[in-house]
Amino acid sequence: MARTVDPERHEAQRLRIIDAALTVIASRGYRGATTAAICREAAIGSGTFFHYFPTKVDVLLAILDLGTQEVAQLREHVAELSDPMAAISAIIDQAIVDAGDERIGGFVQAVAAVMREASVAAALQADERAQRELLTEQIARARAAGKVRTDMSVERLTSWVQLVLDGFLERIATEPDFTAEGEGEVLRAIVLDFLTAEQTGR
Amino acid sequence: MARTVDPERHEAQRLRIIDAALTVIASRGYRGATTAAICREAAIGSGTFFHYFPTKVDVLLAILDLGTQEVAQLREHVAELSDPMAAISAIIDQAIVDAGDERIGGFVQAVAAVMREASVAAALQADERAQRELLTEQIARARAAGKVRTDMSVERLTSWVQLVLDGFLERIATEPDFTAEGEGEVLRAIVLDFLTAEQTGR
Amino acid sequence: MARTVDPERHEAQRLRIIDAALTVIASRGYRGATTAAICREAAIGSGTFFHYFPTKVDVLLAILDLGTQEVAQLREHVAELSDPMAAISAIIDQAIVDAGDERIGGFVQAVAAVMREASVAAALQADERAQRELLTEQIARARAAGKVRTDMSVERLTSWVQLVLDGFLERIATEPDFTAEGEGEVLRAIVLDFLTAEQTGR
Amino acid sequence: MARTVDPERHEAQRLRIIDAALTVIASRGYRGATTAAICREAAIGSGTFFHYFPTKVDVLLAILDLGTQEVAQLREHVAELSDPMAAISAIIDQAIVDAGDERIGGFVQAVAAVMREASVAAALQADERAQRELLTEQIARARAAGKVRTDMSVERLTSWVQLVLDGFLERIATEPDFTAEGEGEVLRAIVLDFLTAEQTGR
DNA sequence: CATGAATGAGTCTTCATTCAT
DNA sequence: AATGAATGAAGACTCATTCAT
Repeated sequence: MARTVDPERHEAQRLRIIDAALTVIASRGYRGATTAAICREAAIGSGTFFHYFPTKVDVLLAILDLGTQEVAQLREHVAELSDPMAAISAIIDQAIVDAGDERIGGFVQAVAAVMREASVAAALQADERAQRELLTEQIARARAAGKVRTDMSVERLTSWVQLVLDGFLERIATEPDFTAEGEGEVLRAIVLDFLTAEQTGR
Repeated sequence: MARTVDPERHEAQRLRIIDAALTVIASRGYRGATTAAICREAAIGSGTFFHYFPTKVDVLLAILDLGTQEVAQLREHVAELSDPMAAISAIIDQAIVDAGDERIGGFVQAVAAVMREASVAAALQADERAQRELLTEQIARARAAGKVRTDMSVERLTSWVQLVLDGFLERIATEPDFTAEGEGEVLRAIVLDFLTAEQTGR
Repeated sequence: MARTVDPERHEAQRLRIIDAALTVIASRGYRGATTAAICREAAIGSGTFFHYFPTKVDVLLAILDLGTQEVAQLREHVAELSDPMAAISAIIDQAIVDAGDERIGGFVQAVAAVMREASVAAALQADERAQRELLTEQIARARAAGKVRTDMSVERLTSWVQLVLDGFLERIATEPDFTAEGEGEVLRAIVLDFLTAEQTGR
Repeated sequence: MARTVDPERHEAQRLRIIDAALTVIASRGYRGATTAAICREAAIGSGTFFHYFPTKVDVLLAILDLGTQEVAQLREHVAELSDPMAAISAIIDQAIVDAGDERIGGFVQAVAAVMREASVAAALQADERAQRELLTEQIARARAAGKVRTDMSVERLTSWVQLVLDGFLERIATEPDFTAEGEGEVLRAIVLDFLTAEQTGR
């Protein structure tokens, strides 16, 4: 009969719903993930869902926010490494691990479809920015250490690394034979080769 | 039994609707592209739309089909080039041109959201397969000519080139400062460097 | 190049459309019989259809009118028979023949669904009235000849005969094993027994 | 995990919707009975309708099912009567009562129009079969007791009785002066006369 | 006369969201 | 807190009918 609001219980329930939403969105897309389906997956009533999230997009935002937080953690972790190339390598490792999670690929594609909603776009930009900062920081550090090419700005280098990392995630989701484990090392090689290339012709 | 029908007119109208649909889908996503919006863009009544396409997905399929056809044309064109590396370069050129069309990026993301529909998935696979064949063919030819690395199968090489090309398309759509014109040459360099790399560590 | 309107050709075309409509309506119901389906069956364009009939209901009305005319013909034919009981028997014969036509059952049911439309209701009443007059006339004649029971009014007797004839048509359409040929004689017996019954108890 | 649901309330609401649907379908036909009209009659929102019935046909099926259940009840009731002829008479009584409900006639005609839909056809057959079993059972019993003619199979006798009962229902709906109360006794007489007739000529 | 492209009002149905219990 | 019944705006699609050729 304890009427005390239990913040832990509340947070746990919130996470369960987020998890259910991630699963459903990943497998059926954002639009296909009806609130009813999410509630079924989370084994709750529809009313409960709206107790925790004022709106359907809000779960999506919560998921994205979680992602941004994870990047922030990675950033802190990586900042402690003395070798910037090792840091970059660690970032690539994380990308490989992420790509290995089946839900992530589906989720990324699903989110792309909702990008138009202002709030989602903002959250995605936050995510993107977090990623960029993580990368830019280390690439800049590596360049300062003379380990990275100088014919392109750090910004452009970052964009190209992101391009490859995102493409990797997408291809994993697209092509069954293309697996995170099998291709991870090639990914590392390409990114590092690119960053350390002597000179781009033309 | 009068022959009132003008097949040309019919085809022209069909293309106009396809074009309107491409515009709307690219900017608002597949779900956001209501048939009403497409009709408004094409300046036709809703009935007319369904006169040309039995279903909303069918326009999407028509667009994808057009894309597949274009790839087929490129394939024929490229087959005539004697230098396989020039062929690959031509394919990259086309990717850069495609990325320059503002609608394409948005469209690609929009389609991803509907991938679950069987018919769309099939059309996408057709597209993907056409792309692969185009690339595989030329990469194999280039390798036979001793111009491409031999430490990975032609299949894997193709996957990686696709990865980069797709990532390029996506990044153009994502990052305003990242333009097809400005980054096209880097794209070419990365792809060619990758294909001609001496050896991958591992 | 004869620009003379050919009334025969016109009427022939009209009848072809009516026939197609009867076929389609009988097998798919009035609502299921889209003008498009009727046009396909008649092998004409939709524009042609509306050349001959201002409205979809009008074909239905034309069909019903044809039916009413047929009843009128039967009426004339039967008026020439000297024996009223033979006349009634001839009417029953016609009912059996009608029931044998597969389209008629389906059509009758289809029409029932549209009864609410004022114009259709009117046409149906015309049909019903024609039927009634045909029957009433002969039953009255037979009663005058002392061959029919006198404990019910001619009107009521007619209603009951219609009830059985309509029920017959419907059951033929409903129950596959219940055929016009197999049950025709029972029909005749029931109707004649009913008309000639000595006395109804109560 | 609170148990907010009140199954009784749910069932009551369901029945209210069914009742509204019966009213509207009977007076406007199945097609004319738009879901909007049914909702207006039931004083509910369109969403509520689809909360209780996944599809428009499903209300129709529910109504038919209710009818089948009523027949089953009648069957049990009638099985307790020791005199088979009294049982048959009770069945006729029920037919007269049914015909007295103004909506039933309209409803029967309305349903005929949708017979093509597989699910509806199945439900109608279930209804028809229930009716037949009810009748066949009692007619067989009466014949075993030597009270019914033997020149036709029980099956055929049943078909004919159904024919007359259905025709009765239909005529009541068609002819304003032909009322269930006024003609009920004639119905009983005709059916019983038919069943007990000495011999059919043929 | 014949055609079929064009039209848009009208249907069914979905789904995020509210609210009384 | 939790529930699920109720809601209605919005969307895809159908089809009778018009009209320029």
